[in-house]
Amino acid sequence: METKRDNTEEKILEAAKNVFVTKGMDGARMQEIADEAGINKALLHYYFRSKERLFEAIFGEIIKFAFPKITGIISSDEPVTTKIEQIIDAYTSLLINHPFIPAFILKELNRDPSGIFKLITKYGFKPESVWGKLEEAMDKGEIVRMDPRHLIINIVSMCVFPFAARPILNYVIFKENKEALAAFYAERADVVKQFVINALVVRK
Amino acid sequence: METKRDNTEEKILEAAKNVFVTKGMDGARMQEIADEAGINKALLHYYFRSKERLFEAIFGEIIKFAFPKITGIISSDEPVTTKIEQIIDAYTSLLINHPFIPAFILKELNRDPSGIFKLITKYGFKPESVWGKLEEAMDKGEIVRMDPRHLIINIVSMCVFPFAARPILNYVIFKENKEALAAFYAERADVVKQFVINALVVRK
DNA sequence: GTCTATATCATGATAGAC
DNA sequence: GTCTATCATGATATAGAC
Repeated sequence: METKRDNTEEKILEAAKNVFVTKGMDGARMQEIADEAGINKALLHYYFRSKERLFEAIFGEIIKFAFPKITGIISSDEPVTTKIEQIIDAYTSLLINHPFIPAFILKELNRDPSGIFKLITKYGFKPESVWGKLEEAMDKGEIVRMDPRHLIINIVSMCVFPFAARPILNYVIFKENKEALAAFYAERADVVKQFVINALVVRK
Repeated sequence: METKRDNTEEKILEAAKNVFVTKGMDGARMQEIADEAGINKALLHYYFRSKERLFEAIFGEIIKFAFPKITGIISSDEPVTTKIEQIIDAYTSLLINHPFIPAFILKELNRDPSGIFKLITKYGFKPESVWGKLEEAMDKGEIVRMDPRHLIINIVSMCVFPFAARPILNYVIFKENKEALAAFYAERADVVKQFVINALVVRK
């Protein structure tokens, strides 16, 4: 029966995502995934031949989910400062809902960087197009002149890093006060937007 | 003989650092550490009773090395903008020389956050003192008013994240052009300083 | 498709000779 | 202190019954 099959496969993917995302490829155990899916190890290998393949299914799904967020915004016709604000909003709300993504991607990217190229080209993300748009805006005097690559890295850093470093914020700054930490993340988008716009003001 | 002992211990620590830092606690293999140190597994257990203990020795050393960098600068009597520039310089030069640190710390912090508290309190890092100094400067109108925690997070994000995300820069932006990537990192400190100072200008 | 039982292998750790 | 040989465990993966 197809519904039965799909159901189990869904449960496996869901369980695998949870385990891989918190433990990483190396730390994850097939037993734990099986337990969390309410089945046994043999079935995992029946649906996905190996741990490697199961992991790739999850990793690909997450990357597919997290990366192309920007692409749509970039290609719009809004003024550049508006686009920047939209990007910051999009990233932050994505990460508030999926705060585990940055740590997971960074961990696996540093473990085995080989798969990146395929995924990036697969989703056709062309960083060059971004540089171009930013340089136009600089030529027109809309924003201050600077290396567009540094600008993008600055923005993405401020959006993503606080989530990757969540344990540091949690323990060092917020002393495990979960509400305060959540409130901080909720403020992030507005703060970063204002900070970036301020930094980009052209002074006569 | 003591020199002999010290020599081997040094070699083990050096090898363990390399392996742990690239593979992480879960991915590292005692065999690989032994090979890289030019000895055999049994000796690892002779010097450090378990993989766990060996890891803690390395992790502690790295944290000790990376964290307190700021503390000294904070407590000086320079104007706040100068301190900010010094912090950015200190972080960036540290990370250019040890680019693996951010990914390693983030990975292990997310794997097992429990050890942080001890280390932080051990080195007496008091974030509250930082907020205070920044708020004074804001009261005096030296820099624009904003939540000091967000400000610090912004700065640290821009300093640290580009190193944690090195594979992304390397593949997506710089297409494996190592010289271009190195040049980019070399520019980082100046770019970030200018960006932050710009963002903090008080407009009448 | 799902299970139990088992093969196979890798790894951390120890025993014991030198 | 350093080695070789070995143990014990736990993990991925498969065989085969239902």
